[in-house]
Amino acid sequence: MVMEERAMQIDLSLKLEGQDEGEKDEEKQHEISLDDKQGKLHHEDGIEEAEKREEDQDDASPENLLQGNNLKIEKLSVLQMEMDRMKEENKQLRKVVEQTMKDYYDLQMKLAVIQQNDTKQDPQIFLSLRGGPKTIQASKQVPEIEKNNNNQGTQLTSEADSGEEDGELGLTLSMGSHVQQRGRDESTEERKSMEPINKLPRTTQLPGITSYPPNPPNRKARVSVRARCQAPTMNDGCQWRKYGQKVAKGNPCPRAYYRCTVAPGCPVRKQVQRCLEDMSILITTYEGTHNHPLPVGATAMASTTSTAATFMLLSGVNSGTPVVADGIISDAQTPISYRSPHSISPPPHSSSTLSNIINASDHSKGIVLDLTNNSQQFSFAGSSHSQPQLVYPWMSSNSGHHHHKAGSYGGLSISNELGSLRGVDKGNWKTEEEKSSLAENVSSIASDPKFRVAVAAAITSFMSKESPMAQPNGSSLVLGDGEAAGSSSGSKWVAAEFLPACGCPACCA
DNA sequence: CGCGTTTGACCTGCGC
DNA sequence: GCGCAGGTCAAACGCG
Ligand SMILES: [Zn+2]
Repeated sequence: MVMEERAMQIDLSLKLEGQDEGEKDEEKQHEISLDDKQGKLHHEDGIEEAEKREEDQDDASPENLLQGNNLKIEKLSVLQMEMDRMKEENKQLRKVVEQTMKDYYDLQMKLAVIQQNDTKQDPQIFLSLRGGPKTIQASKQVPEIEKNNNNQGTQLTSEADSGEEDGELGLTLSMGSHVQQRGRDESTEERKSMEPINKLPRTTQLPGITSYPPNPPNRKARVSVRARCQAPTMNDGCQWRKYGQKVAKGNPCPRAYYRCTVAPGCPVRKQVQRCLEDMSILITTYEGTHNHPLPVGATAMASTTSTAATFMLLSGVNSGTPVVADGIISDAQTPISYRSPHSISPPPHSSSTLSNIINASDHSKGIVLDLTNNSQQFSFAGSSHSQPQLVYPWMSSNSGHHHHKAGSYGGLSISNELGSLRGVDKGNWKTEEEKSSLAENVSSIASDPKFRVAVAAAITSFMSKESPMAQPNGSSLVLGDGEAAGSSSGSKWVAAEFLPACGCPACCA
């Protein structure tokens, strides 16, 4: 079954990619032809006007007619040349824009890494990597940890997988290979041997991300994806191996634990659990970043999650953006909403109860990347008009015979998804004060340059990688800052919701 | 037979 | 220190 799924995934991905390329080309041609027509139209208009003027001014003497014709021809040729020139320019500009966006994205990733290193006091570890073992932290570090730390620093960039970070991450590649060379058993042995040293037992088990800095707060970026999907797991383009299952207290739905098996040493894990309130919603939480090239179909999810993580890191622990409205702080530590964001009625549990149910031990804060058009949204300035069409191939679950309907697509808008993150439904914003405070928070977030950067990156990645043809009906991007003000510890979480549809025929028929 | 899943046991962190 | 809950391991099992 799993094998089938994988085959389907790859197949689908390829198809999507192919469609994508074809689509792009078509689009370009279409645009160009449109330009042509418009240009010609304008051109002709101009000629007609000129003719009229000439007719008005000059009463048909042969000489004047000849001169007029010559003039027309000259004008025509000039205009045509200009048109051609403009076309060329247009093409070049297009290329430049594309390249710029790519570079921008890469830079953003690098920046995230840098900031991550800055905020988590990694510089000391980082220095120890190059300078030697005699830094403050180094006394407690074993080489593996340092390596892993370095690797951790590259986590977010690896999904940009351009390989251009060599300069910055000089050791990354070697570390990556080192990680990949290590087998599971070996890493397990390492883990065991390191346990007494570092009190961080999982340190070496996950070579990429689990070497935590000496300070307790582990800031592994986690990205939660919510999708309405009947299938047991979402098709995100990666290969996963289930390594555990647990029934979380309070939630009858078991939580499944998966590990990425695309590459032997890949540190990425994911947890899959049904939403408590709405069993049709699948909550997938990704942790870590792949240390290997991603399958074609997995790049969209990877870029999404990494972008979300980037924004999360960009907003940083220090920002402490006071986006938390009264009454929802208690849920701020809940990384994911296990309740349906659609339910209007108040939650059956109190916030604290819910937190306990969900993840009592997690002291995380998070930003919500909510891709749903069902939620109450606060449109990003300018985004309400243009509605980029998004598609999420990972939504096309494990069945290969999905057919995306062209239809009403959700607009790309950004909204504060605090409620979703904290288990507070939009419908719970009962008072005007709450609403206005939320609106203020949202506007403050939306005006945040970092936020815009992240959104731009997300949009870019979507627009550039996904086919507008294979479009689930209704999706939107929602970004919100779920970080609680004041707290500076714990891992960070990002949650993305893809509620409208997962694309599979089982649930999206 | 190999690979993936299942499932009970074990480990760890956290709150009291 | 103890209990609880989350997370992981690994032997057993199932399937192709
Ligand atoms: Zn991976």
